[in-house]
Amino acid sequence: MSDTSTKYNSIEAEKKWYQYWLDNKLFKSVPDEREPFTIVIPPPNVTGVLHMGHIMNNTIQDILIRRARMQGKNACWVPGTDHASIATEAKVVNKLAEEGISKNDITRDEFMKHAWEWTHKHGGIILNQLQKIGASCDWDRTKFTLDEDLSESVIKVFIDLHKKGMIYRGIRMVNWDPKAQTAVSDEEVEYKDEKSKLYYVKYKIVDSDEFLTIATTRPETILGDSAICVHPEDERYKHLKDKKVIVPLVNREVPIIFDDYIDIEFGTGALKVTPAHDENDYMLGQKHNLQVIDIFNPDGTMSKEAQLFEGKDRFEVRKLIISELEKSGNFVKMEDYTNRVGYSQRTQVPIEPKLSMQWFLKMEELVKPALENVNNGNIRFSPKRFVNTYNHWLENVRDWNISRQLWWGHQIPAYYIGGTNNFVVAENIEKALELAIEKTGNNNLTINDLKQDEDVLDTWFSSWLWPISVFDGIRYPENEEIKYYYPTNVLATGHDIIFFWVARMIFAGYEFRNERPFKDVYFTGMVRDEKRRKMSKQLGNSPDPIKLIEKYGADGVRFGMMLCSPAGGDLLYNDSLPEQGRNFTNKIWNAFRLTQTWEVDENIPQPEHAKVALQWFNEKFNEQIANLDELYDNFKLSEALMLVYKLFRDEFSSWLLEIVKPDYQKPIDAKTYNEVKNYFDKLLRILHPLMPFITEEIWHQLEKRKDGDSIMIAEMPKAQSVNRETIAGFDFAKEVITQIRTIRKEKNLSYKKKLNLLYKDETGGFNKTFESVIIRLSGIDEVSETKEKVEGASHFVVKKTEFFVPLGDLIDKDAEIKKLSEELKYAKGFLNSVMKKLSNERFVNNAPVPVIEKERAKQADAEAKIKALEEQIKNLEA
RNA sequence: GGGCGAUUAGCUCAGUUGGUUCAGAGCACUUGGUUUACACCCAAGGGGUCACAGGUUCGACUCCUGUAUCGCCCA
Repeated sequence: MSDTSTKYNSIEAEKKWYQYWLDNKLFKSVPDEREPFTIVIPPPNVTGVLHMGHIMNNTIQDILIRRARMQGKNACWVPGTDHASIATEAKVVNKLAEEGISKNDITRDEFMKHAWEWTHKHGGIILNQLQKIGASCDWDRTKFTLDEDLSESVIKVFIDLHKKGMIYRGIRMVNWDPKAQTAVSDEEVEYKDEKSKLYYVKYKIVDSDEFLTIATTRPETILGDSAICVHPEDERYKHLKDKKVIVPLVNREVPIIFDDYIDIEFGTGALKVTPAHDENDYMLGQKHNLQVIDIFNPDGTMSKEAQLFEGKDRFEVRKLIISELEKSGNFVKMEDYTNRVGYSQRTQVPIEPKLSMQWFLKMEELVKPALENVNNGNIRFSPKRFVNTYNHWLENVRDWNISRQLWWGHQIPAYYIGGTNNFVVAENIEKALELAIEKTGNNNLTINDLKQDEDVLDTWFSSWLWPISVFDGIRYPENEEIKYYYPTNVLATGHDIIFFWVARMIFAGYEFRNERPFKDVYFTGMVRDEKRRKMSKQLGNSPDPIKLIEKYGADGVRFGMMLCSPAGGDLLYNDSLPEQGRNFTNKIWNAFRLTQTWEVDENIPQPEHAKVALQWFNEKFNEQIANLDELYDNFKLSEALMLVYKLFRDEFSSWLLEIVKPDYQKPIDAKTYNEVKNYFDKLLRILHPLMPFITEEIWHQLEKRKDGDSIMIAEMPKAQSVNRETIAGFDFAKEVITQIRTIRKEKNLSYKKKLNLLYKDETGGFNKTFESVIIRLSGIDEVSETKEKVEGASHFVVKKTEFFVPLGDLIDKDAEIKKLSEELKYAKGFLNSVMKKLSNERFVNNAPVPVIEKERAKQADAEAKIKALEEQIKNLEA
């Protein structure tokens, strides 16, 4: 990189240093005697690509892991991906369809071959992209949920839980995704409000001329009706006891049942009951012993059972059946209606409630330690309020449907014996045969009599083990790695997967290791666009992160994401964010360039202003380090970033460097130079977790480093005691300087015009330590004390000290009086409010002593200021 | 329908266990500036009755109650 460039070139530096880190194995972690600091990545979909949410989430993890590493901990960040069964299988099915191949025409093995090909071709792209933002993962540890070791862990867990009686198989109403043709869990259904119609249809009562009218949003399910239900107290229908009605079109006779489940107010107070296609209807069906008629095929078309419209899609039939009902005279009317429709999160098609045989995991026991240890603080959520959400879900949780009617994933290790529903659970077919023989007592059974369950396990049934399985702690619970790295320290993830993943990892942690999986959970917000919309491919409102990195640099993008990402809150993305980050990298670069241009002279003494400024900066730096530690400890990362930003930009660049920088073409003394370099180094260290690349680049230019050395493993500055008096003294000087600058601006005085400064200090409040700094930064020739008011001077007060800047003819008396009068008015108002408090007996009696003392001090300051202002105004008026 | 959370400067957000002339930060805005590190910059400024209405208190942006609007989760 060119030393003279005023612009920092991020592309070159980022490529160079990432490779350097890899070459020197700086991300690598092996267990040793140091304290471990572990993070497991929330595994992205293996065939996914990077989006803004990943950038934010992984930047956070990288910041935490880099900081821990520099604090001397053995930092280990485990990367990896999950197999995302529904999403990936859908992609493979689509690809095959394009080639004219239907999934139904090929065997499971053939399909799996295609799926693995797809995975090898598209998999892992996302991990390479993560390297572009500087992710310091231990890549040698990269895991995939379908790796052999992880798969074995999943199967082992299934078998163990089955043995414990926690896994069962049963017919249940599930959320059926007709496009993916699988059941999905309750958590994978998104409900949307939808404008639809409420249809009124009348059913003829058997042996009567009367009709009974029902209201429904789903007229197509009429074909599966097996009862009409009314409320037992409903006067309108009491006379229909023991009657039957005729289901229109199919002319089936079904009973009228009475149940107080019915809402009398809704519709007509009469409900058609379709036990096969509605959760509540199913419940009614069980209670009243009704027939179950499944009128849909798995793909959402009408089945043979429906008798009509066979093979036609459910939504098409909704329209067709209305005209049929009109023809038959059963249709009454239709009304606009808004209802909630469940959509599959994966395929975005409406969910069809469907009865089917599924595998379930009992939640009752798993929930207990998970609730307890989050509520007693063993596991800490940031922000805390997510504990409420978590509790609410766990207290109402239902058993977890863990089977999916797919091929891509872990096939359920259950083997059915001889075509019956009798099964055994085992890790392989040989073992299954032994168990089957044992179970049936039939020694003649062979492998050919066994058939493995076709279904696979929910992907979350493998990722819930992630913090354990990446260290092989399921198969080998006593291995060194799991004992060293587990429990992990922090999990950083989006709050949208608190149930899918976070809660279930906590279940797994206590179930399989009797220990929390992590100490802290940091929930990130969602990245949205400026209109508060979620970033999505469909909307095309998500920028390409890789392009952003090319444009603003990885450091700039990281900075931009962190600048405005309060935990758990939404981040409204906007290009100005990475732009600010880019600008800041440039600022750092130029501050560095400045120090490089200095010619160092060993023989000149250190000027007073440099000496005291460096003393001040030392205190300021230490003060801020303590604050920074606290912010990090509480996961206030945006604020930590802002603190470092201000410390570098305002305190270091605008104050310190401006004070110590030598006059044009003059050399700098060696002592000052070395101290500045030392602080630069320290600042780079606290910046490094946030902006890893530029800090490494400058760190290496700042000084000749040993081969393989890196700021990544340099020691993080530690908090030290702070002399607050020095800081207060400098703050005083800052205020004086600002006042003088304001005077210059008001009077249009060039910086080159030297001014004099006089002060009247009766209380000794002016700490003269930083007098030389005032002289240097405000273009003052001479500072001197005065006992009297100064004529023809601009006047201001800092604390209890009066300052005068003689301006001769430039003074506009009237303007000056006006300005001072305004200040006086404010000061009097201030004093008034203070006095009001101090004269309130109840305040003086009730308020704590320090608060009262503070008020007294305010009173004294205000009185002094008022006196000075009044005198000055009188002087001017005279 | 149930739950959670929000409402503070034009925008995005801080504001710790209530102490008040400390309502704050960043960006944006205004004015001035080729003081040779940086215009991806520097300096100096303007800007908010802290959603609304009550209450508790010597004192409320901060605690309580209610209202309105919005967001998220769950049914």
